Amino acid sequence: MAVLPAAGQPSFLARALLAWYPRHRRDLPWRTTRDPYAIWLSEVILQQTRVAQGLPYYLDFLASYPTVHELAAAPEQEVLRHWQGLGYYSRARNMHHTAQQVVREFGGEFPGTYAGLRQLKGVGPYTAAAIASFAFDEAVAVLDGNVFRVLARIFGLHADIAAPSSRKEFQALADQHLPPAHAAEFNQAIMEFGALQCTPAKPDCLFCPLQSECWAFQHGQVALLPVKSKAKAARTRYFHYLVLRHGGQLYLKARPSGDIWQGLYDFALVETDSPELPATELLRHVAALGGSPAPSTYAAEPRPAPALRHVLSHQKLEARFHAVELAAALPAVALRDTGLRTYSDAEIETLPKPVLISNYLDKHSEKTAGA
DNA sequence: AAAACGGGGAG
DNA sequence: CTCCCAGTTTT
Repeated sequence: MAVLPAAGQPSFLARALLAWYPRHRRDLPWRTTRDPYAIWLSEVILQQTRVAQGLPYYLDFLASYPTVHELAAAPEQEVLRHWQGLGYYSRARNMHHTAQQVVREFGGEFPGTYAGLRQLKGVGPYTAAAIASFAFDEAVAVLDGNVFRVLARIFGLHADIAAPSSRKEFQALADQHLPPAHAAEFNQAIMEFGALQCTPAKPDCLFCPLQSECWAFQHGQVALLPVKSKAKAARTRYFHYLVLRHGGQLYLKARPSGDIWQGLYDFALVETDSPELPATELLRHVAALGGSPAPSTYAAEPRPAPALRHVLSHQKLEARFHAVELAAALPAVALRDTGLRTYSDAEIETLPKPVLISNYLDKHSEKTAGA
């Protein structure tokens, strides 16, 4: 069974993974560079994001912002627009902030150590370890979902990987087995092993090189590990969007801080505790903005808008879009209070928007173009 | 320690 | 439907 590595000798785990990795590794663009900027970019994109989803964003970002200098010089709104659809938008805002800090305080050079990297906004324990090992060969073990799973199964650890307190135990084990002279390879190998071989569901134990060393396999508990407590159920929220239009333009606003989609653009929003928003209520909200619906709106209103469901990990959104043509532009006071402003179709295209809004706009313009 | 923070893909 | 994902920040 598992034995502690003798001093100076690679552990059974390191030897197995370093032998497995060259024969199974995927060819991914961030694996052919030592540029800390590119590695940082890839690691932030891949936080809580699958390779298949993040890959096109990585290529687009590197093409748009080849170095930290271009990223630092870009407007935040443009950076968010490139991030659109990836989710967890604070990642993009933090990245932009950090790019400016790296340029301003460090002359465009990333800190070359785990401790230095850890000071950067958006760079936590995982990302700092990844950059430090991949770009600078520092001997620090990464700990991500894959590593948790592999270690839990190999060593039969039953600590809840969702509990922050169990981190120490896993980190100590990972550090123990990290061969100092091959830190980058080991880190890549153990994560790739988790992604391809020791997968969450239906791991390929039959052809696993660690079969005889794996506690979970030997004890028939592969499917039971790792232990992970369940997240609490997502709450449901009811969004009623007032899609106000005047003079061929739509009113949009930036999302405030303290809620989802900070810095992205959507329409005037009425949130309710129940799915329905009666027409009289809807008109009351339009009036509160100083808006008066054009006569044609009244004829269209009796038909309630169908709900669009948008499911996030922590919220279930049920959104209805109420199109309202205004007889006149909104008064300045309403614009000041709400941040609403008219945007042309071309401008809207350049704004960062939640997928929910983007999908609605796509469908809406299709209908217009098709008609 | 717990909650907040997106979105997509697999089974 | 359910579960998972190359996590970090805030409360």
